[in-house]
Amino acid sequence: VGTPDSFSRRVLSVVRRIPPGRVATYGDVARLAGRPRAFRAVGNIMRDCSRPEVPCHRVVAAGGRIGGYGGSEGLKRSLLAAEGVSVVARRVRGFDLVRWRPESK
DNA sequence: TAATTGACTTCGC
DNA sequence: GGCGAAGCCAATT
Repeated sequence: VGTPDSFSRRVLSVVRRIPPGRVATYGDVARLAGRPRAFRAVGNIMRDCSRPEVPCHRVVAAGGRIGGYGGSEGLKRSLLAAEGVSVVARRVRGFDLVRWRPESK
């Protein structure tokens, strides 16, 4: 992370806390990071995602849509599928069930 | 410092 | 279901 800003670090921190088999939306991550309306900036930070310890692939768009992944959505789908998250037609199946919640740990 | 850029979201057609 | 426009935020140029 070339720019150790508070926000970016918080975002990465949140994403890192997402357990396997669960996913979070950009909005959720932004909210947990303290900026509920910064989902766009979150995406910006994720794009940089040069950290193996940060499961950026577990961050999906609202409504259970896959979103993007450095141009390879297919890879993201594979990674999610490998963790037990079924993706159909660019959408997460049982999105409400796999969506990560801080309290659900 | 100002302008531009997105892995976004939501609403309308 | 797909396409477009407006709104919001941080990072980058």
